[in-house]
Amino acid sequence: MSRVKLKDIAERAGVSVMTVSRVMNNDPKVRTKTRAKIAAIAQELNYSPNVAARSLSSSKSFFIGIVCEFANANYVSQFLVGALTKCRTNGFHIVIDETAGETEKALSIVSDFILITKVDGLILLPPLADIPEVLSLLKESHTPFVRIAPDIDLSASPYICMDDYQAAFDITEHLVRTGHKRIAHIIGNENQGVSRLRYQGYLDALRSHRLLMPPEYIEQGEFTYKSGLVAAEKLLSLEVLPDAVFASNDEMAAAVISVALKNNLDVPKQISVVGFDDTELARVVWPRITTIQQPIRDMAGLAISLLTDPLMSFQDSTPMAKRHVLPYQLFIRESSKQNAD
Amino acid sequence: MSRVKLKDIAERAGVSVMTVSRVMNNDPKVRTKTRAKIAAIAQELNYSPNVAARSLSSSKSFFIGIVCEFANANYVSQFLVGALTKCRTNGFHIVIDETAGETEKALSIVSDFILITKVDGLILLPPLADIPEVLSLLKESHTPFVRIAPDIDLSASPYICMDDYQAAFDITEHLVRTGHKRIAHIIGNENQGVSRLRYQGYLDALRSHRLLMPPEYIEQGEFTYKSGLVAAEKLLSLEVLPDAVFASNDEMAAAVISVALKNNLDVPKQISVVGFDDTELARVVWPRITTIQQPIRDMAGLAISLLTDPLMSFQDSTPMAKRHVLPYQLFIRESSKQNAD
DNA sequence: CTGAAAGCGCTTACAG
DNA sequence: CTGAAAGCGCTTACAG
Repeated sequence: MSRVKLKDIAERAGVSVMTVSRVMNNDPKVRTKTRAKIAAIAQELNYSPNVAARSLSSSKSFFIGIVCEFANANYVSQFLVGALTKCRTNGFHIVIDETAGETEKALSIVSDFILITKVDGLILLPPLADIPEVLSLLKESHTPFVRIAPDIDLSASPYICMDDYQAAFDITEHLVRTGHKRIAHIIGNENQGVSRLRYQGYLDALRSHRLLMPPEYIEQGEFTYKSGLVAAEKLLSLEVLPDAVFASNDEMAAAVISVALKNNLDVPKQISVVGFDDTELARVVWPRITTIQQPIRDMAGLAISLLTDPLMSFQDSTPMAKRHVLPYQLFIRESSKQNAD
Repeated sequence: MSRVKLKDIAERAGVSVMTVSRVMNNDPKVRTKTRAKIAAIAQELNYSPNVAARSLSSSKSFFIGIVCEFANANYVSQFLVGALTKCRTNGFHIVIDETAGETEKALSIVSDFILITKVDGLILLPPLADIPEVLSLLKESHTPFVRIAPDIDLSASPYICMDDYQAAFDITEHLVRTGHKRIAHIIGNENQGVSRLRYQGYLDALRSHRLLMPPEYIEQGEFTYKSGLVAAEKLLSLEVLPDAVFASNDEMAAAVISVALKNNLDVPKQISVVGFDDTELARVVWPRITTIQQPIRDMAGLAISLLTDPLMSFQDSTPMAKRHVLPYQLFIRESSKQNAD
């Protein structure tokens, strides 16, 4: 019982191998009826192309490049797992490279990917999804690419994101429903769109419950543990302490917990702390952090599909199909009160 | 300027493509002189095989499987990056799967890798490097595999590790040299070999400086943040406080820092805290943690080489060549005093 | 819109 | 120890 190949489908359909190949590659020059018949047989036989053969004859690389800021960041490692899982079924390789904090390196990495490694597609992870020069280069070279959670020039490429606004709304509402009255917020990095969206979700959730917080309950952070410490020190030395803090990511939430402990506050009895992202940190610290799980692995799988699945037909994606919003999940853990009391 | 292929080398050497192929695949049935000549030309021309062609004709998979406990663990993500980087130059794919904490799943994952995915080689990450059933299965099926930091049956396969004993010795000695007199230790998970080695390194470093710690300065942990909290609570409520704590990993060190802060102790002025591993956590918390960097990326690169590089000749590795010890690095950061005072 | 031919770069299996 | 032939499963380029 050897693997199904083009020839098998061709014989079944009574056409040439060439015609089957055209269907598999979405070549428009096939009669609709023929196409449908072949597609059906391919599906029935559970055909998947032999990548080695395809690569050998087409001189396509079957590489997908992933460009990130730090390859060992938690976000990235989860993304990688999702991408690898998906690639396992479609035969593509992942090539990864990182700017290691030097944003200006992004341009050279991307051009290297295009010229030397000759990737068939590229994925830009935040914050590298928002570098105009990189976007220009990719457009000029006609390299298919997908961005994750981009903030600028949304029509430049297909992109995948989650509804940060609604998630922030939900987690804030969860705090309200569990009896919190004084909910502070630490905003994320100023120049990232998600920070704005999460802040807005927080504000709107409060408003919809007719709650108004004093301005000193809002602190500006930078998505780092350290910035979380600074913000938490301010929030926890206010005259009227908040009874909950919603930090815009888990790192800052972890920092809030550590300052609360230092100030002899019981988490969550005296103060609840919630984060965002569900990174490893959220499960590693104690108490474990109530947070929003981003669908990172699914985002990765979809990104790979968009770039590699011929049925997704990257080329003629209409503006409508460019935006892909994936569902998130609220994870309730020990860092927040479970019931109103 | 197209890529060098077997034919080019064959013409240069005045032999057939077949003979060159044999040399590239380490087939012993080639005259030594011919072999040397061909190898030299291949090197000069910077030949690297076309994986697609090779895979197509040989029906080898060119997949390397990595089995880990949690694919998104920091250790694993760093390992992945190293493995991917290496694979980029040799054309292998990485297939990853995780037991997600169910150790008994390891056996089915490994057999799936062997039977269905048909990997050409396998890498076992700790703690999965020490499951006797898995080792038996791999030996029976003659699947080449490499283990990372194994603890049992060291002759079963080539393995890669670092000198945990010496690293623990060094970081303890660093604490002594920077003026610490009362150095506590939190031991790692009881059933992992590295915990023993690190503990022993700590003890011997103290002894070599003629220091003796009271028994209550030694706590048993489990490599988790939570176990670090428990241990730290005990250590920091002793009558005579330690002036330094060496935790057997970064997670527990982070926990010590947080308890110290809670107890209004200044880190590092009143108490220094050092960890082990240099995971992301060590750089994310504040103060950042002085720790030992494991050469994880290099371990990954070497593991891939051992499995894929024909020159490494996996098959006839002598017992001597089975053990590969890679160098580590001591990273001094803000969680420990820099000078004796 | 469809097909016959040639070839991608390697390896397997067979001769010698 | 070495080589000539055939083929892996697909695609490119050319015909019709």
